[in-house]
Amino acid sequence: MPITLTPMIQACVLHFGEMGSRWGINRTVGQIYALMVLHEQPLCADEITEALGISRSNASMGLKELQSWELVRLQHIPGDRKEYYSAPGDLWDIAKTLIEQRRKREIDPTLSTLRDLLLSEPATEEEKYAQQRMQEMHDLIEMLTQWTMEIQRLDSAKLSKLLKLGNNIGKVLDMKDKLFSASKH
Amino acid sequence: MPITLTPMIQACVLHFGEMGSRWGINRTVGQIYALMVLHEQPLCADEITEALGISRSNASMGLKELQSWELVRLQHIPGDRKEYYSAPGDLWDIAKTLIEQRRKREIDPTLSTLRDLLLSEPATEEEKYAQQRMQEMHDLIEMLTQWTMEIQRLDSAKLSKLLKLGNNIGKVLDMKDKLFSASKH
DNA sequence: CTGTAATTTCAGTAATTACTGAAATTACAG
DNA sequence: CTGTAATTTCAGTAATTACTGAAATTACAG
Repeated sequence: MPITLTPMIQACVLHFGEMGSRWGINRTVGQIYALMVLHEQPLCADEITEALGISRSNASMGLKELQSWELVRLQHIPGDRKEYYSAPGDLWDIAKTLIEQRRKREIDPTLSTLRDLLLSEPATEEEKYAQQRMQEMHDLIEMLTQWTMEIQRLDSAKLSKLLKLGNNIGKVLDMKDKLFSASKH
Repeated sequence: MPITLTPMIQACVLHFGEMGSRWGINRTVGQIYALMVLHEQPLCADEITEALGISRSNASMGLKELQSWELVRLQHIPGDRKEYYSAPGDLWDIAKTLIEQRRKREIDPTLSTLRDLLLSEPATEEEKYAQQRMQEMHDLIEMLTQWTMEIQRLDSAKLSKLLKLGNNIGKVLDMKDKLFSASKH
């Protein structure tokens, strides 16, 4: 039974395809993943091929890519030799994986490059200035990274509490500020 | 006087070029911006052309792109008809602009697409499930967006306080949790 | 207003990335 | 172990994106 792509689902799949191509991910991979997230049952390569109108080999490559991002779960159905893939049921898990993988691929190499460059002695005034800015970049990126890592530690339940809290994070930070300086004295 | 590209600065410029191409931004634009951030004085198109070994027209296009991201400041030097560009002196300003622009280009269209799709009535069980997931996506993305918007409101000074606070954000959130539930009763 | 330096546009081309179909490999039912 | 279904690899090609150089436009000093 071929999977149905209703106009609504198709629109969503196409949108994430477009968006995917604005990120590092290509259109097809974006489409495959959207399809998978929106579909309750695991999908096999042939179903994807058919639903998206792409070649079998392209589907295979897309699935490999998604595996390298650790965004899909591979599973087998007894009596069927096909491989079935599904996205995690918890969207927050997906988001956490995305954040982590992007950090590994984009942030970590940058931090390590910056650290390396900061080790060399500046020869000129120009280099001195450049190194200052590299130091600032490094510190800022590292701080933001720490921040997201903290947030990633939260589980779905805690997260939805914060969701309900809404946009009062500013107040919370202010509160913390007072508390923190108070506890210091 | 042609601007000097020492090995250290060059290495950094090339690195951000590579990284840029993993994001939506292309290599040249990444290189131009790295060069600009590391350089204290404003740069004109010819200096960029020479320093990066690219064509004059490519430099022009790159600068246009950076202007559309609102990442550069255009200024004129009296008695010189060239246009000079510089990056903001405060890195946090740069980061905030990047975050905001990416939100506009990547997040906002997705949220609005999801909202549209959530308006239609699900015809089948399949669509019902798909819509549930779209709703989850929408809520999660919106929450994370709110969060970053709050953080963006902080100025450099407050930010560096948090930087010193280090990786204790988890504790702060716990603290908030207690306080918040306490103030409710 | 004029002349020219600076910038931008754009058609053509280079470089890169995505995709296909055929062939090779893998892996499982029997 | 065998046969075959499923998957992957990969060379060739299509599609996209980046870049250049020439021509057009802009904008300013005088």
